[in-house]
Amino acid sequence: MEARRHPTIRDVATRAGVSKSLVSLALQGSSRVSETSREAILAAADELGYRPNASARNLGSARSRTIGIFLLDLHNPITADFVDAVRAEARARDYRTILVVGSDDAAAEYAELEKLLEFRVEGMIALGHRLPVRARRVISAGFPAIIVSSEHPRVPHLASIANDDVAGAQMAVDHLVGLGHRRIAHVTGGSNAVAQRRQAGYEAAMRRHRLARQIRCHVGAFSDVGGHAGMLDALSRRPRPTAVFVCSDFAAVGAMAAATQLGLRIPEDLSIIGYDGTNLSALPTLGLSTIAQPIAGMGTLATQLLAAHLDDGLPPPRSTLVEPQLVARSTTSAPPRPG
Amino acid sequence: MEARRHPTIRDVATRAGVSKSLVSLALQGSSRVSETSREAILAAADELGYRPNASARNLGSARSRTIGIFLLDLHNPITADFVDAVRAEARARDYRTILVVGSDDAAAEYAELEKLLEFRVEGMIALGHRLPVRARRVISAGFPAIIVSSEHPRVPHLASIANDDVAGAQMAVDHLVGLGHRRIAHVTGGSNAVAQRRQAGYEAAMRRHRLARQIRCHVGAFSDVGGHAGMLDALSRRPRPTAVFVCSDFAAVGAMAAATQLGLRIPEDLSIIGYDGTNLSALPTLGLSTIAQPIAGMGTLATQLLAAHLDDGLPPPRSTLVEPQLVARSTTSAPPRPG
DNA sequence: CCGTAGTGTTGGACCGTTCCAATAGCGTGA
DNA sequence: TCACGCTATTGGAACGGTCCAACACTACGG
Repeated sequence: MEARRHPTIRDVATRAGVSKSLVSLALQGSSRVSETSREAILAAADELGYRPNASARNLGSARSRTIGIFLLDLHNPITADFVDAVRAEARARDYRTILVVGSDDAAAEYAELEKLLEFRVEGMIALGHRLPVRARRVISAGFPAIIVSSEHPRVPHLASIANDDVAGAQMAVDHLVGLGHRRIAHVTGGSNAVAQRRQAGYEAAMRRHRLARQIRCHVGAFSDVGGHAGMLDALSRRPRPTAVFVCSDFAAVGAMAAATQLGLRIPEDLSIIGYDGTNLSALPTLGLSTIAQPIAGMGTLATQLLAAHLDDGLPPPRSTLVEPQLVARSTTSAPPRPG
Repeated sequence: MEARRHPTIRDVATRAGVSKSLVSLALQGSSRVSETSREAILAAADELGYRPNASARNLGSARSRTIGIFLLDLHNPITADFVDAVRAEARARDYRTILVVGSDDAAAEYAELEKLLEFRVEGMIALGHRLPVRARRVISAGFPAIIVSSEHPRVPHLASIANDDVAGAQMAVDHLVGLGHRRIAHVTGGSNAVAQRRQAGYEAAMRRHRLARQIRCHVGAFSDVGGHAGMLDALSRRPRPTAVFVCSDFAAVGAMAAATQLGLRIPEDLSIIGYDGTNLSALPTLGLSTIAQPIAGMGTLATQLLAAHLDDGLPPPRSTLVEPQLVARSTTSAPPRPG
C-alpha cells in the first residue's frame, strides 16, 4: 500500500557516483559510455529496482515509439492472431504497442480513440470493417493509419490491406471442380461488400470452368443461423448440388448441421467448403475445408508499412491485396458419382 | 506527415486570454472557475483541436488513474467477455485501462509487464492460471493486484477471485441426477488443480446422492482431443454410462464426436454436460449443456475491489469464490430407460 | 611544448502538465 | 476607511526523463 516513491534516474546516478545524464545515456545503450561506468550504472539500477517512467520519456523526446492497435471485436478469433502478428513485428522494430478496443457504445469507443491520441501514439493500425467517424477525421488530418479490412474506406491518407475475396472464392470453386464436382452451389453472406465479392468470385470461376448454367446462389448470412437457412434452400432444389461453397466458416457450421439433419453424410454425399480459416474450422471434430485469410501476414505487413512510413517517411501504398490460401480438410472429397 | 506541433495548454491559454493554470483548472472541471472564463477556455480548446497529453498529465500528478489488464490468452473466448466487463466498470469509476497480453515467449511477456510498470499503472488485474515470476516479485513488493483464476497463487499481497469449481461440478451432477440418471461418468482434465477440484466436486455429489459405487473417472484433458479419448474410455465400460460430465466445453466437443462415432445419439442415448460456459457451447448446432463461469461478474468484481483499494485503501479480500451457473441446453435429457 | 582531435562526462534547458502559495479584486461589517 | 474574508486568477516549482552545448582529460602529431 505505502508505495514508497519510485527510484528515479537521479537516484541511480547518485548511487553509481555519476551524473544523471550519463545514466540516461547508459540506459539508452549509447556507445559513448565507458565500460566501467556502464557496469556501475546497470548494477545501481538493478539494486534499486529502477524502472524508467514511460511518461517522462515520452514527454522529453520527440517520438513515443508507440503505435496504437484499434480492434473492433475481441470476440472474433482472428483478432488474436492479428494482434500477435502486429505485436511481434512491432517489437522487432523497437516499437511498443497499445491495444484499444471498439465498442457498441459510441461514447466508449470515442474515449478509447481519445486515449490513443492522448498517449501520443505515432500511428495506428485498425482491424475491422468499420471506423468511428471521429477517427476518420483525425486520419484525414494526417494521422498515419493503416486499416486491415475488406473494405477500403474512402478516407484521405488512409492505407488499407485486404484479403482478395474474389480470388479466394475462385480458389474454393477450383478446388471443388478439381475434385470432380460440377453442381456447385453457393450460400451467400447477404448484400454487404464482402459477401458480394465472394459471390462474384464464385460466379466468375464457375463461368471460367464452363459451368455458368450450374450457378446457384442461395441467400444466407455470415452467422451459423444464416448458413443453416441458406443450406436448406440449396438442398431443396433438384437435382441436389454435390458441393456447396459457404460464405464463411461460421455459416458453414450451420450449413453442415442442416445437411446432417437431412441425412446427408459429409463429405460422402455432399462436400462443403467455408471461408476465413478461423480456428473454428480447425476443430478436429469439424475438419472444415476452408479458404484461409492470411491474417497474421496481413498484420505483419501492416506493421512493416507503418514502421517504414514512420522511420523513413515512405508513404504506404493506398491499398494492398493479399492472397488467401486453400486449406483442404475432411469436408471436401470427390462427388458421389463422377460427373 | 508534417505533423505540426500539438497545441498545448499554453496555446489555449493565450487564445482564451487567461493563464495556463486557469486552463488546467477549467479542463479538470474545477468549480472555482467563473462561467465566463470556462466558456472562453472550452471554446479556445475546441477551436485549436487541443488534446491533453497523457504523459505530461501522468508526470505532473501523483496518480495515473490507470489500471493494467494482464491477459494470458487472447484466443480464449472468455477473455473478451472479461475485458468488456473490466473496462466498463473501470470507465464508470473514472479509471482508464491498458491491455497487456502474455505470451509463450518469456522475454516478450516480460516486456509487456515492464510496459505496464513503465506506464505507472496503479494496479493490475490478471486473468489466467499463470503469472510470470517477475510479476510475482513485483506484487510481493506491494504492487496492488488481483488475479481472476481458479488457482490462488501463494503470493503475498495478491488477492484472487475464483469460480467455485467444486460447487460447479456438483451442480452438473445434481442436474443429471435430477433428470433421472444414475450411471454418471466423469471425463477429467488431468492432474492440474482445476481438474482436481472439478473431479472432487463430482465425487462428492455422487456420494451425496448415494451413488458412490457408480463413480467412474476417465482421464482426459481440457482439449477436444483429450475429451475424445476420455469419452472413448468411458464408453468402453459395460454397462455404459447414461450421462457424462466432461471437464470443459472444449473437451465436451471432442467427447460428443466420440459418442457420435460410436453411433450414440445425443441426448437420446447419452447425456453430456460440459463446463465453462464458453460461447462455443452456445453454438446452436452444438447446444451443449454446461456450467457457466460468471466471467463478466468476476471481471466487474475484480475491478470494484481494486478501485476500492486504490481510492479508499480498503484491502481486497485475499480470496473470493463466486458461484457458477447451470445452463441446460439440448445435450442433456432423461436417460433411455429410467433407473 | 602546444594546438588539436577524440573520448567520456557534465549541468542545464526543456517537454506539457499539475499543484501550491501568493495575489488581485471586491463586497462587507466594524 | 480599513482590516477581513471570499472568489477568481496567477506565476512558478515540481514531475522524470531526453537532448545539447560545453567541458575535462588523454593522446598525438608537428
